[in-house]
Amino acid sequence: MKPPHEVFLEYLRRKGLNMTPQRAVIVETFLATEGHFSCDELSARVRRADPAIGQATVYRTLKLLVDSGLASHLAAGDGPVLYEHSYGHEHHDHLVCLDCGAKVEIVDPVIETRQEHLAAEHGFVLTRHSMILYGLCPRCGGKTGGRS
Amino acid sequence: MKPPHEVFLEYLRRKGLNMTPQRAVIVETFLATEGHFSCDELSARVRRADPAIGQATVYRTLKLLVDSGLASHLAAGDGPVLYEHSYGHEHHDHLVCLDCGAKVEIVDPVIETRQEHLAAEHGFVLTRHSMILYGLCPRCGGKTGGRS
DNA sequence: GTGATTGCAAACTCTTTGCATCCAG
DNA sequence: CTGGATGCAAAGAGTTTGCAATCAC
Repeated sequence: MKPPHEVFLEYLRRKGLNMTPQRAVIVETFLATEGHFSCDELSARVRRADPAIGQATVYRTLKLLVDSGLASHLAAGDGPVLYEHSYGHEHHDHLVCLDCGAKVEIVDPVIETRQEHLAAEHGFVLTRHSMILYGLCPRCGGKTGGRS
Repeated sequence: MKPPHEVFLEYLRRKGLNMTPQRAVIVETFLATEGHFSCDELSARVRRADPAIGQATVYRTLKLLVDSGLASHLAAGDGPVLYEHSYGHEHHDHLVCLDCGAKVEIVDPVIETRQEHLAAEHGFVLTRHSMILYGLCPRCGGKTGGRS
């Protein structure tokens, strides 16, 4: 499996776009950041490496990252869009705690299959999907966390 | 099954809120509007009935409608939040065409069951979920719509 | 060189909110 | 009366974009 940097370079080449120092810093920062984060959060980290890089560039580069397949985004309701790594990561959906915001990644082949089936039933060709389950995590009142 | 107006009135009573002419117009307009629509679209229709009603009031009332169980909202990616009727309607998810925006409502008991199961597996108590499948509808390039 | 890229700030979309006035119960 | 409701306009959050200067190839 190619290293992600290379995937991104190839993507740029394919699209006739250029590599720039800013993009290099943003991609590197992106790759070094785990979990779910907003563009703003990534921006803050990027600025730590190079304070001269503007927000707009981070927004623009994050879009390229998604397009290149390195990142995917998660529209979790109200706040800003969250990004996460997707290259080399199995597709997954999310289970989100309404109270503390904890996010658990979930995978279910049965659901994936049904989704394809449902789409096909309606003559749709499925591109992607978003599934988010909202509830209360064990700590915030879930099954094993009831207050005594 | 109680008429929706009554459900709303009871909701207001329960919450110690008042019925007002504006709310009456908005609720009536909401009930008379089928499909998926944004607050802005509803506002336009409301203004046709009474031009003096402000946007803010529509936003505020739509929130009450969701809370009362008459409406539910659908965050379909980028644009504004869309609302739809939920009182007396079976729960459903959505299949959205990325090209023309067509929305098809889908129901799948298998998925619902798996969702509950997944949540339970992680000790979560499920409150609600959002599942949107994106793809191309038959007309826009789906299965039966390939251009010759 | 030439077209892509950047930073900045302004624009934009959608939604919420402060506030003075007004209304329902 | 009194607390809730309204309309307005301003504020807000998040994101995009126009533009002149700059850079990659």
